[in-house]
Amino acid sequence: MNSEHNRGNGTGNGESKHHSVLDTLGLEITSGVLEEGRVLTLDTIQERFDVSRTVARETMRLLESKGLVVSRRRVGITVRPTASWQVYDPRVIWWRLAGPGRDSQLRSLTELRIAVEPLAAAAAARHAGAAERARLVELATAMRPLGEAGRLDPFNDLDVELHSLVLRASGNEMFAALTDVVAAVLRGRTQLGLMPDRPVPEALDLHEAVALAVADARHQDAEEAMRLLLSEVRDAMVPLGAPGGR
Amino acid sequence: MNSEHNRGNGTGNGESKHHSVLDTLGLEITSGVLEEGRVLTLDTIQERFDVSRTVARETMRLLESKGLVVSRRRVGITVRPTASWQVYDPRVIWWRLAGPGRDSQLRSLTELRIAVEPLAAAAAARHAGAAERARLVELATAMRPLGEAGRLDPFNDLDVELHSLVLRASGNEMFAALTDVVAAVLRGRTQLGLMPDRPVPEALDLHEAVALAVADARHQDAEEAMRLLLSEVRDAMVPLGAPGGR
DNA sequence: CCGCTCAATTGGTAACACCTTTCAGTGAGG
DNA sequence: CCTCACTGAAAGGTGTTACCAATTGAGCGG
Repeated sequence: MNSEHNRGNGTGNGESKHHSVLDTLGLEITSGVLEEGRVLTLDTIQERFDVSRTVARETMRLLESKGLVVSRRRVGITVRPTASWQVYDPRVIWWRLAGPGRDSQLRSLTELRIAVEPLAAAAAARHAGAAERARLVELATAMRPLGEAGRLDPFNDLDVELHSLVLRASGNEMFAALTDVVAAVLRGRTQLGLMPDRPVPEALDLHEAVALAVADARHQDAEEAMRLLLSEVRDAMVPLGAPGGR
Repeated sequence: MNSEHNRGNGTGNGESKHHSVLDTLGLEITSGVLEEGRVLTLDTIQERFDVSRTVARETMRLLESKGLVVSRRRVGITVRPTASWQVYDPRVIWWRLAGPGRDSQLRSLTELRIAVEPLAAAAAARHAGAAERARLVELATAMRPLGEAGRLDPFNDLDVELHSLVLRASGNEMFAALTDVVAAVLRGRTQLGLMPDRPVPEALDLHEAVALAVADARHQDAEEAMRLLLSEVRDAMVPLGAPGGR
């Protein structure tokens, strides 16, 4: 439970010192163990992780650039409130998904997906290359038997690839930059058991509909199919008490 | 050699050394002056900016965490391709908006707005507090006379506040985190002369419609009005390559 | 063609001077 | 006795230098 730092021991040499202390601190802050207003100092970081001042400082700088802390003279390194975190930073997302706030994080990211992916599908229908269109159809058709057989893991892999491909093929870098996020959401959802035992048939149909619409450059259809697919996704998530009801 | 620190420079004392070198390097990379594959070393950075190794290193770490460079032993600090940049990092966005790619950046961000803001409006219609609803209506009604008079700057200020408020009131932190981006887009658009001399009447109507729908908790209407408003925005953008300069 | 050595460059440590900011203590005045 | 302003010292980040270790690409020699 206590984090012993594997210093110099054979296996885990690779990751630079920064990485381990950054991850530890990042996790502790995002998970609330180090709550807002808590003050650290470089000295305590040095001592706690047994690293040099340089490493402590560079780590602090990284945390600061992610909005997790602020460093001020004479006072130290203060943990900042949630509102100032850089929530699009991949590492921040990762930390939050790994911590206790995972569920709510998954929900806000899903809402983001609902916003972005339909437009990305429409854009992909306009801009995708021939190979990408073909691959999409291939993926969607391959998903059906896996889904019907309830083989969730390989199904999930294809699902991730399909959604990532749509985002990348959209031609908008802001959309494309969300591939990792979407992948994390999709993976996290199954790992967390938020998925039904096997995908509902509509989901299979809709994946196919999206792929075909993109392949045929029917951008309006692609957008609508993706929208339906995602509202399906939202409804399938375990409720948090929201009536929903579109 | 002898370090006469130019520390006493009158005006710009505040910003730490990092800031200036980080901004310079960040701008040069995002603008393409330092193209992909270009290799820097800590020594050259030290020399060029007359800073210590510590500052050079910490700056490099920041650039690395933004995906702009990668640092490897024996080889140096290599500029990474556009695809690996953290395009949601506020500073990266800022650099790109300040550089020659401003126009295309503005376009991809606008597409992101089109995706996100309608959903944010719908969410705001559900979750906003009473004060927020009132403020929205207030803003929208105040915008009309300014718009009709062609007073673009104050109009723009209210516009920024309205859109920011919607995003914040949505209750989704991923949406809320885009306020700065949206503000930058709105401001950049007028500064760049991409706006018509005075807002079209439909825009004024739609702002009001959004505000009223949110205030009345009509989430479907709010979403639709925001969608119309943004498609208006997209259509109003001067097509690629148009001369700016108002 | 392969392996060896060398040198370049980052990774990491240590010690230091300096500057800013805070806070406690002190004294005067009400 | 209480309050407020000043003052001075300490705390802690900022920035610098020097140094060694680890890594690895490149050239050289067999």
